[in-house]
Amino acid sequence: MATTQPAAVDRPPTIHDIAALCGVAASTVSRALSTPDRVNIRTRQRIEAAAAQLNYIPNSQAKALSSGRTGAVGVLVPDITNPFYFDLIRGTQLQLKAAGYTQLLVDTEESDEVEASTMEQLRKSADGIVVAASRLSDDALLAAAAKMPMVTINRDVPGVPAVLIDTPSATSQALDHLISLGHTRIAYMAGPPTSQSSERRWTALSVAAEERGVEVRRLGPFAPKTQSGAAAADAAVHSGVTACIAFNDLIAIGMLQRLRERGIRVPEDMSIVGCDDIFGADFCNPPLSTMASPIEQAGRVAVSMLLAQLNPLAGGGTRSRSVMPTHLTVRASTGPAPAAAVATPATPATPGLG
Amino acid sequence: MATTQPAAVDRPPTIHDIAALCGVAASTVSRALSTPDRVNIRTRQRIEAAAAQLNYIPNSQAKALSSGRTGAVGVLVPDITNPFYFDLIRGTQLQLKAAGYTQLLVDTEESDEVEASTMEQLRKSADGIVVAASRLSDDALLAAAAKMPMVTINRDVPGVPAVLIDTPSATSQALDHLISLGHTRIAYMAGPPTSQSSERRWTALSVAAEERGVEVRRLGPFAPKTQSGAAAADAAVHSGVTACIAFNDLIAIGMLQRLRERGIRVPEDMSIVGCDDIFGADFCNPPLSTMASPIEQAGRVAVSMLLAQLNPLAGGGTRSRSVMPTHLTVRASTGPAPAAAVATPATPATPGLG
DNA sequence: TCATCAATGACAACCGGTTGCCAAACTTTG
DNA sequence: CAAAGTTTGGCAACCGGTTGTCATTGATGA
Repeated sequence: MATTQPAAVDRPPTIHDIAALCGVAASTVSRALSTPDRVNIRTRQRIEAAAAQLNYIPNSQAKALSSGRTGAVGVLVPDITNPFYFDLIRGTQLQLKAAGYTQLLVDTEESDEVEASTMEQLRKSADGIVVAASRLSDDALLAAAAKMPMVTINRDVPGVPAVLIDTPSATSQALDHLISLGHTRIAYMAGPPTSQSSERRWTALSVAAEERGVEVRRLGPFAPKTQSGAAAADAAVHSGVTACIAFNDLIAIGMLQRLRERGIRVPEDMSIVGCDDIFGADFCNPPLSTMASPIEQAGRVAVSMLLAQLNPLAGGGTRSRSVMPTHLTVRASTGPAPAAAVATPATPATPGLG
Repeated sequence: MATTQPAAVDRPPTIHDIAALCGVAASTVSRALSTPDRVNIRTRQRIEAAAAQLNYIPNSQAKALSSGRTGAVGVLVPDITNPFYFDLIRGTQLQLKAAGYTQLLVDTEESDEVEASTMEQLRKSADGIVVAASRLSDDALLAAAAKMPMVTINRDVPGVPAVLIDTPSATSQALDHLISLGHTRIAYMAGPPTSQSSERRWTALSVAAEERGVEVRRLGPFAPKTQSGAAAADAAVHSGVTACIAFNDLIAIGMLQRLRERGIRVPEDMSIVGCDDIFGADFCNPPLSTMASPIEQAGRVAVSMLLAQLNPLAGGGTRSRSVMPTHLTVRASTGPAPAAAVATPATPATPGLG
């Protein structure tokens, strides 16, 4: 009675339990479950039945250790609480789950060091990673990509597969929109210095502005948080522009709040365009005109590209670059440029009363 | 020359590499790194130096397989895109990282089946789980908690450690607030039928309403999405109430939008109270009065309780229940009850004119 | 009917650590 | 100086699978 039980009462069943139950070797069970063709169909059926009966679930740790593949993919985002990443995360999660992978989500806290150390750790526990809005240098990113399969989102480094969100072209659309409303002095409220997408957007914007003969000045940098919006709003007002294109909706919404506090009307006195169309952009006050893009789809595409890289079985050259379309969604935060505004709003008191 | 290299060029170093470099057995290396006292200090230092030199990083998979502990904790939320969970997730992430654990975040898609199967899978790959707003039955939850360490958030099941957010008492505060503004006919816009916190809130609300002699009716259920707010708003208007307490801010914000569309002013014609104080509650139009609670702290506390359960080393009885305080934040979506409203809006005709 | 070959399934090594057990070496005590 | 006690570190089994190798089996062809 004191001998070992064939199957311990509470311990999850292993292939050895199945093997014992069927009277075959454990390796046969392994093959029956992972390489069905290598095993007699009758044996296989017996094994499958036993597995079902025992409610067998393979141990992913053990599988990872022996096969080298973990069945997990790391997803790195700079800030989980930034609504922009919600849909992205949901997109990656959906696509990964559909492919039977587990998502390891990590908030890198907008820090390149955290990002780098996370990558190093993930190198063992994930088959690949999706990196959104990396804060790493091009070189560091390239080096990391050499060590493990990687797809970046919104970060263009030659040699590293990427999903790019075409905000530069949307930025031109936004500029045209503002020009058509009569604005001629416009500001770009820049994002963090380490954000490549902020740079790309600014480049596109200044080129487009030159082509169209309007003045666009760059203000900032501003942290991508609503709190930074106050400083951004003050800077915009002080610079005398009548319209702003913000790095993202967080900054834009923060500006909306600050302008309201200061009694500056949007869009009558100042027009604001955001970017990303995050949760909240449609119900803030006034609802925000913004550049929208299919973020969830971007997440899904990034995962697809990564998985294609991991399992090169199916034909079709692995795409290494994918650009997501973007469009301008006009709501109520943009309107005609103030008529007399050119000579008054920001600096009038001082010279006017002198 | 063809013999095996002491350390293969590109493969991450293992304890065997360290052992070879120091001329000791692999087990000694293992002990030196995990049980330093079991090893001579000089040997240990040599090993530590070699480990540093090789840039050794332990393989968490292998460690998990042999020790049984994975160093990971699963965090299950019903909907990643619900802003309520952002701060919660950030709280768990911070606390877990501080303790050297990895967070496995899973979106259970508001489905009890996904939740159950996720738990089963996590049983192998995580040391414990934090379950927010579980959709499972009490029995299922209790059974799951017997199989692996678990802490729930916002779910009170005897025998399962939990962090509870004291929204019932905040609900009473909200009720008092509305009463003090002159409201006497109030609606509770209920959440999903499977949400226990919705039930708890309703119970507290109806008891408080009875004590205070006001009428509170229950409407719904409504899915916790802004889209449901439209139906909720219509139901509220039709029922003739002058104030609503919504299950959460998502529904409340949706109501705000719908009421605006229908030309019903908030708070002049209708007062709205939300719950959770999510991202957006402060900048929607009008800014939402809502019940706020320290969500991030709730996440941290949940993780602390779970870790205490996993490592019962340090003294101090493990708390099995923790209640987070909640308070009402009054913004602009609540105001005095409409003066004549008592006799007019929805059902006045029938009794009033009879 | 015998040789050839493909299909099948068992054995054992291996992934990278952890840990129980034991022997050698060293320290302390009588 | 010997006996007893304490460190210290090595051996080997083990966690739960995967996979290379090989013997056995049955079917096919000559």
